[in-house]
Parts: sequence; structure tokens; C-alpha cells
Amino acid sequence: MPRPRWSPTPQQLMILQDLYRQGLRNPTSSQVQKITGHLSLYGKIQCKNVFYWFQNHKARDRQKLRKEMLHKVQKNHSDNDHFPATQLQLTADNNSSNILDYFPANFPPTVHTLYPHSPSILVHQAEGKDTSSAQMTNNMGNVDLPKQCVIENGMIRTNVKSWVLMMTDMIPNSIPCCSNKPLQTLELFPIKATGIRE
Amino acid sequence: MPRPRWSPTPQQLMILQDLYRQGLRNPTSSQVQKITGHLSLYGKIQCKNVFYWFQNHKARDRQKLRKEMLHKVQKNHSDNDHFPATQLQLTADNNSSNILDYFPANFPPTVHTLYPHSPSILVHQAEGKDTSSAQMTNNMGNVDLPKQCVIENGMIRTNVKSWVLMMTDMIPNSIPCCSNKPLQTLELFPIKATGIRE
DNA sequence: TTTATATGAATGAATG
DNA sequence: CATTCATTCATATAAA
Repeated sequence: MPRPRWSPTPQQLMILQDLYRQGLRNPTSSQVQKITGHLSLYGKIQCKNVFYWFQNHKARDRQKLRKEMLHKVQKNHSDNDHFPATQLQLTADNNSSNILDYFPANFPPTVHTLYPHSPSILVHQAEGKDTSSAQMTNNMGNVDLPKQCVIENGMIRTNVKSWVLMMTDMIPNSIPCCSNKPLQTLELFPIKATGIRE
Repeated sequence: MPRPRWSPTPQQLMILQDLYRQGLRNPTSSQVQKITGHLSLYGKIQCKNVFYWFQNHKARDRQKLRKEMLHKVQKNHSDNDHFPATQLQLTADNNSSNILDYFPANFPPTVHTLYPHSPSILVHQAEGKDTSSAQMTNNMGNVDLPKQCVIENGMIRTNVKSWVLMMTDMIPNSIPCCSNKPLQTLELFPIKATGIRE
């Protein structure tokens, strides 16, 4: 069980960083495979490792940017305000378990860097799809189905393309409906596979 | 004050997994509501949580399933991937015993094809009198359909002529219980030919 | 040893 | 459904 988590070898890390530096951010599955294949020359590695690496690296890269930005803003805000940048964290450290919430979550907009040229990998993924449209936290407590969702005859659709409706009463009646009285029995809902389809 | 994202309680998770295990994949809004209603007995939860849970679970399940199958098409399709013949050329196609473990792609095509004996697709007559999807909205405080979902009174436009209802894809190895329902099985017909990335 | 941080892994939430 | 992103969990490692 304690299968240790992957840890990039210096070589692997160097390559990954280089790719990242060259602009690779969201490698396609194909790219991930190839990268993995290559990196496997330097040590055991799986595709998911590469996948996660990029995912994390990008995310943390942006977080860092956000933090820096925050510093600047605060600095300007309180210009002569003895506020050692290095202290900033401490200020938030006190209460919020999550610092850097001061900035719009999607702050450093995803920038699709241009890939200079033929490094080792080029991203051919259609760029320009920066969805950085601030996704506000729609907190309406009531309706909250995904955006383009449509309820069609009890079917939840997310796209107006296919409309193969799915239905069937797979859910046993035992499941209390919101509008019904919740079950009062201790009888757990079909925890175990049972007559669901009965 | 971003409300922390939902995190399933052990009970909720168990139930969800169980339903999933039984074959539920794309619950209808009605089902989602019912499930939500039930799960709310074990903790705060909204419909969208259930909705997303199934979506993500299904997606990631397939990603992992992808791992199982392999050794097929690949290797020799080096080309369009702009992989400058540099070293990244996975000369090592081999040893990475676990290549292709994960990589977000539409690999395991959603082929609902043959499942020994469980109906994959059922046709259901338009149950025009849907009684389930529109009503909820009661005290539970929220019929929370994901965000921007457009709810059109359970019914919507589109030239809906026949409602082809698709039974959830049963997991090949899932509980063998099956057919014996009022629904009648029909022949399968691929929902669509999952286009491979171009 | 305890605490803090870096980072791999996982998953909820969206969007198209 | 494929992708992407934000959060969070978990743990290896560095620092106190």
C-alpha cells in the first residue's frame, strides 16, 4: 500500500521544468504519453505523474504570482507602511487556513504563452480559449445546475447536442424524495447493492 | 467567504459509490434530487454536488479503466505531435510498464456496447406526466440544480419526438442483477462514435 | 520531535 | 463528455 509517491529524478525534473519554461502548460494526452516515455529513461514514472506535475506546477506558479501581486498592491496601498513583504503571510496566517484568498481566484489569467519554437514540444492545442471569465461564485441557494444544463424530461443535459435521454427508475423508491418525508427508519438506504433495480 | 466546497461524508460517499457500482452513471434530475434528498440526511448537500459527483466519478473511472486496456494503437503515430525528433522520441516504448495509466483523453470510448446480459438501452415511452422533476423545491430549501442550468419546467423545447432513454451503462463486472423489469430491452445502438481527437 | 513548507495526488466545480 | 482550474489532502523533507 505504501507505494511511495513518485518523486522526479533530477533529470526528469530538469526536463519537465524545461518544457514548462518553454510554455507547455496543458499537455495533451498524447504529449503526456510521449513525455512519460521519454522520462522513463531516467526513472520509473507514469503518465499521471507527468499530468499532475504540470497541473500542479501551473497552479502553483499562478498562486505565486497572485501572492506577489498581493504584495505589490498592499505595498502601494500602504506605501510607507513598514510592511516587510515577508510578513504578509503572517498577517493572514492567524486565522484563515487559506491565505491568498484576497485575490480573485482566477487572477493571473491563464496566459497561453507562445512557444518560441521547436523546443521539444509544441503545443498544438487550440490556444486562445482562455476561459478566464471570472466565474463568480454563484451562490444562489436554489438553482444550481451547471450552466448550460437543461432539464429535459427529468434528464439533465449539458449540451444541446445529444439528447439521448436517460431515465429509468434506478433509484429505488426508498430514497426519500426531497418533497417527501425523510425516512425515519434506521434502515439505511440501500447501502448494499440490493433491489435497486427491483 | 467562499463556502467550502462540499465534501461527502463517509455515509454519503458510501451511498454514492454503491449507486455507482450498481450502474448508475447519469442520473436524471429527478434521480439527483432524490439522491440528494436522501443524502441530506447525512449532511449538507446540494443537487449539484450529486450531479458533479457522478460526472467526475464516471470520467475518472474511465480514465483508470483506460489503464487496463492498452497495447493497441499507439507507438507508431508519432508525427503530428510536433515532437521534434529530438530525444523525446520515446525510444523507450517498452519498459514503461505502466505507460498509459492516466491521461485525460477520450480513450476508452464510451461504448455501451455489449454487456453480456444487462440491458444497456431501454426505450421508454414518453412519460409525459412526469411527476418527479418539477416539483421538489420544497422545504429542503433548495432544489439545487447546478448554476446556470436552465430549468424549463421539466420540459423543454427541441423537437423532442421520441424519448430515447438510455439506461445507464452498466459496469461490465458489476452486480449481475439485471433484467426483469417492466422495461423492455432494445437493441443497442451506439450513442455516438466518440470521435477521437484529431 | 515538532512545525513548516514543498509538492505529488485527488477531487469538487465549472465551462464548452 | 473532455478539459481545466481551484482546493484540499497527504506525505516527504527542511527547518526550528
